[in-house]
Amino acid sequence: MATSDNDSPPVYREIADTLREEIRSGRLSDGARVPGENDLMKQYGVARATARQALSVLINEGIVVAIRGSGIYVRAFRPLRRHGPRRLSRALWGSGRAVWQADAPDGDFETDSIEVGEVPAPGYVAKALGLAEDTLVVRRHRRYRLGGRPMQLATSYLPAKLAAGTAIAEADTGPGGIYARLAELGRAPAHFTEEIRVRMPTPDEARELRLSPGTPVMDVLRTALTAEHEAVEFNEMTLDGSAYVLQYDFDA
Amino acid sequence: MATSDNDSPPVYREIADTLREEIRSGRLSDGARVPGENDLMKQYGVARATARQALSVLINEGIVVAIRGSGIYVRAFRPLRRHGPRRLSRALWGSGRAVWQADAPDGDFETDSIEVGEVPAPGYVAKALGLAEDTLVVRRHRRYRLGGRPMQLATSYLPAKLAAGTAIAEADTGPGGIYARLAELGRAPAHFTEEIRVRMPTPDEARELRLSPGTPVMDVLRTALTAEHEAVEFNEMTLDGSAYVLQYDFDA
DNA sequence: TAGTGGTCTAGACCACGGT
DNA sequence: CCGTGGTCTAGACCACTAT
Repeated sequence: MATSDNDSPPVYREIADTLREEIRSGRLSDGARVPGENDLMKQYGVARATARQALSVLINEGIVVAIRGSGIYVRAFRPLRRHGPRRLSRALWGSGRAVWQADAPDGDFETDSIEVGEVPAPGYVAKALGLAEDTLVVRRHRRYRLGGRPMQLATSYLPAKLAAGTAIAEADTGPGGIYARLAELGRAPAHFTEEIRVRMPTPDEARELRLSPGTPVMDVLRTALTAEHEAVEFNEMTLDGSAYVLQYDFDA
Repeated sequence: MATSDNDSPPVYREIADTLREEIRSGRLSDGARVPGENDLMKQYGVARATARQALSVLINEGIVVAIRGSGIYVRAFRPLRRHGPRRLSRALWGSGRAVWQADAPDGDFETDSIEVGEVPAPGYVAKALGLAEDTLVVRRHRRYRLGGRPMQLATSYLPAKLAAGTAIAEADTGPGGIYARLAELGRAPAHFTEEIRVRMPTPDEARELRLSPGTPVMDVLRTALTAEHEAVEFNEMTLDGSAYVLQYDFDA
């Protein structure tokens, strides 16, 4: 049989569906071993490629992970809650705590691979900051980890006119982070707007965030405005979609 | 050669990387035709399965779509902006417009496959509404389309004690939708909390939303509270990730 | 060393789309 | 009709993990 019966789903889909149901129902729980290629070949009497195709469906859905030389395992989802408004409350960074520390349940968030420099603003950055294209901006790129696990990449841009020569342009921005520094400059952020998109990661992002196949990322684009509605920061974040739940509270 | 040279990426990855760069750079633009299986076999001298594997990488990244009998094409991303706070302002549903109509640029949003009924509250719903598990709730499930294209699935739950026997339990809830009805019952929503997760869709969702492979979805879980902080609605939405950008504005 | 997943070849038949 | 992508078989060699 080169193909399956008329109008019935392809074999690899039926195998994938069966396995998915095993997982969804909890008969195969988090971390449990899933039947591998050889098992499926025997159980269903299919060729190697067909068994692989079935497994690749589940891998691309992000519900199982393949570990080379070992087997296929059910994947868990234990996200971190990132509370939009609360984490950016003035009280927080006013108290010397950096914004991103609010997300950590036990404060073991770390940053690494920090790059700081001045660059001409790309078009969308200039637009967000209300500047002419190619105006100089301070660019801060870093990666955040929690317990060694990479969680997000972030790049923020601030007008060089404002930030150049200040601690904002240093690797270590001091207590309270860049928002505390902006406040000292008389430009305390008062309003924020965050924009969220989902997509599959680029291979570079997948490597930097150590994403397993089938994991989407969230892009969070935040613009910080002063009380006078002057844009003082644009922050472009890429979050591991399997690691975060975002929360926003607001009134009618 | 059964495999590629030592430590170099597999052939299918190199082909995928090349094509991805063609797309990223704009040499292949939105909607353009991408070299197909037969093209890749000739150009790179590889077997069918290898060419397919290269293309499947891009398909799973959501950057190309395969059209049977026709070819492979670069995919476009033109999302709708869904503005969290603004769309739920009291002025809106107070004026007889339903909440979801706020998202449509030209008002041609439609709902279909509406199901309304009373069910025992599942655990997470009961928790969100502050009810005991299995307390009766009114359940409203529907699908939203824009210009014929399915955009999101939504299921809302309201305490049956509140909503049973009212227009809320009807397919057509009347002008202003369920929020206007809640206001008439003296339970106008005053606070909202939205929670956002991202993941790959289930096959059912992919079918209902007509998602092409490689498209993630966003889950938006919203709880509506009265001024007295009584939970009056829990709404579980699943959005086509390629169709939406979410926006939230808030103050420091 | 035995077993696992990862890559690849060389074929085959099918369903669908546009000419 | 021919070319496209979709499914499937039957092999092969490799790299890695666990024992």
